Amino acid sequence: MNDFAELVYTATRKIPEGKVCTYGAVAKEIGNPKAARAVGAVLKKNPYGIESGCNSDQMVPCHRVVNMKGELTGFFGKTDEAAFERKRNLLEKEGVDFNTDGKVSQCCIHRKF
DNA sequence: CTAATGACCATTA
DNA sequence: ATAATGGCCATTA
Repeated sequence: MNDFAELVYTATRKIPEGKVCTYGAVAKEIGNPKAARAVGAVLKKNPYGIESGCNSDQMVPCHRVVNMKGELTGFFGKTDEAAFERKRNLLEKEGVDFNTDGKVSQCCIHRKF
């Protein structure tokens, strides 16, 4: 575990339920506005996934992080349809609004912390 | 150590 | 409006 990853996890944990956030916003929050890509790399390897225990303090809601288009890009290192579906279900359950094209409604994207 | 990769983003065509 | 290009950063090979 390095400092950068720790920052990413900390920032991601701040995302409120029923909202989502972009990789870029997280990057900006941790002080590296250009590191959106690196943020994705960290979350991809996220050891504190929601499937590892939703009640844990160190849990990181990486499913609440999407790209700027509102797409779900990936879930637990998987980019297949099944993963997207699972992720989408989770978000809907938390109250996130989805468009007909399967993307997150822009209104639900939390850009500021 | 260097080179390639990716759950991104902003800028052009 | 969509499609392609370049840059960015940390991780991984």
